[in-house]
Amino acid sequence: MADYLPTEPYRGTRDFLPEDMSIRSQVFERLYEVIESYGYQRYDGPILEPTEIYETKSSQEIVEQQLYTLTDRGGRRLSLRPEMTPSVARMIAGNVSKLNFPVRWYSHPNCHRYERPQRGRVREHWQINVDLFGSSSSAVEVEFVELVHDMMAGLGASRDMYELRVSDRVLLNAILSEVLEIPDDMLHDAARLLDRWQKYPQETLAADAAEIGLTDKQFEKLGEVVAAGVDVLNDLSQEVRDHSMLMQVLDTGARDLITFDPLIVRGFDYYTSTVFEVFDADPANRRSLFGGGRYDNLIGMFSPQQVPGFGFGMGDVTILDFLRTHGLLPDAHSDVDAVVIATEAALFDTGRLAARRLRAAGIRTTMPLEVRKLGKEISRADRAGARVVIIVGQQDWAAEQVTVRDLVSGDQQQVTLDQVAPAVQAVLEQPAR
RNA sequence: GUGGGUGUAGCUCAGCCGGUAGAGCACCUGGUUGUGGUCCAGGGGGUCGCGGGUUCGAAUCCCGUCACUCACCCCA
Repeated sequence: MADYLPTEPYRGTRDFLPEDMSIRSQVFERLYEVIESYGYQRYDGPILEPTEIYETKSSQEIVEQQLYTLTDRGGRRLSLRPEMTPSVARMIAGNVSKLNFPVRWYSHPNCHRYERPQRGRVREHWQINVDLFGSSSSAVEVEFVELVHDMMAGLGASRDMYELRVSDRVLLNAILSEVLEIPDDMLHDAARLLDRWQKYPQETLAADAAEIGLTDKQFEKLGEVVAAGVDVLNDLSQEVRDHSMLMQVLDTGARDLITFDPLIVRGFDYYTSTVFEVFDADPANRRSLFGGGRYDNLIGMFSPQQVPGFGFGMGDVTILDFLRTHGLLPDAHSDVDAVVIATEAALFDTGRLAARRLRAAGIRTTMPLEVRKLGKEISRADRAGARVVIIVGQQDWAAEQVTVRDLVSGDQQQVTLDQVAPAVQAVLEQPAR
């Protein structure tokens, strides 16, 4: 008894069989369309990167526990990219003198993180990454807010299905240090506490706060800040307001497109101002769908230049969950339009001629590889998703004709080889299905 | 890393007070010679996740292990 190898894909990774691939492609092609309508250009890069580019700016958790790392034959430490932002920063930094800023780029890489799979999270996911480099204007924020809404609309989502929540590291730090008078060395931990605010009961949060070193009074005030929402911003100094990109956005017409939420923190250390996350309104998907923000000095690890950036990543796992939850998943497309069936081996060559005519006309066409009963082949063609079968048989061919059958209506007609492509095209253009 | 649930045919599952495996769907063939989506008949296909234990005998009980899954931790 042989021991067979498992056919399941490696844990946390997925096979995309044609049906799954069709759905995934359709979803992402809609997104490409919207992104490109904003003038973004697509790029790509290597899946392997030097480990160092993740060690300085990504979150500690990712580097220590979630990175797939390897050492090459030359002793270089490499990692499968866990996200695209450091890679694109590297590319921008390396080409800074050639580029015409602002640069609008997007890509669709697969990213890997070693962690336990669960709803909304796997070990390999496909992520649309959209970035803009070279502008410190809050117009960038406005552009991204609009882009996000247009992308969601492109997927068929209405505004009540999701929420775009934003915050700002500048505001957050100001609130924590100016309003709550939390010392600088405790800011990071305090921000993390906010990040967890909604998931835990007050007692747990209070205990954590005490552990961090917050006083009871500070903890109490933290609660008030959360409850206050936008109003908390009134207490901030003018200097802070001037530094905050988000404050400027809140002064524009884009104000109505976002919800200020001080609980939006995000894990990456490289964010410097605006941060945002999009949430599903349906409680089935508790995790944020996607998010991003402003990073004003990510290029800094590669070059002395200062190039501000803004970007976000949108993963396929959460977005497909979202679409499934809201009944917005597209149907899988058929990959074939027509099947040419020769009823006997002697007619294969004739069938091939017909198939070539059809393909030349842009009609996706297959032919059975063995002779079977005609009924079986029609049935297979139907299941394969073909709209039309072309029957090449002795009776018709004696008069130099073949039969074109519409599998939806059942109508059929005899045509010559010259007429095959237009006849099939005419059927394909008819609505049905 | 921690905890819960689940692992039987390609898929969805039944069988689980122990006696050596079933249904529906799917698939293949046929119902004569060139017409599918309905019907009828027949057929192929299973290491019952894996390993060990108890037993005359285990899919069924016990232990271990792995995988999947949900949640936690954390995070996109």
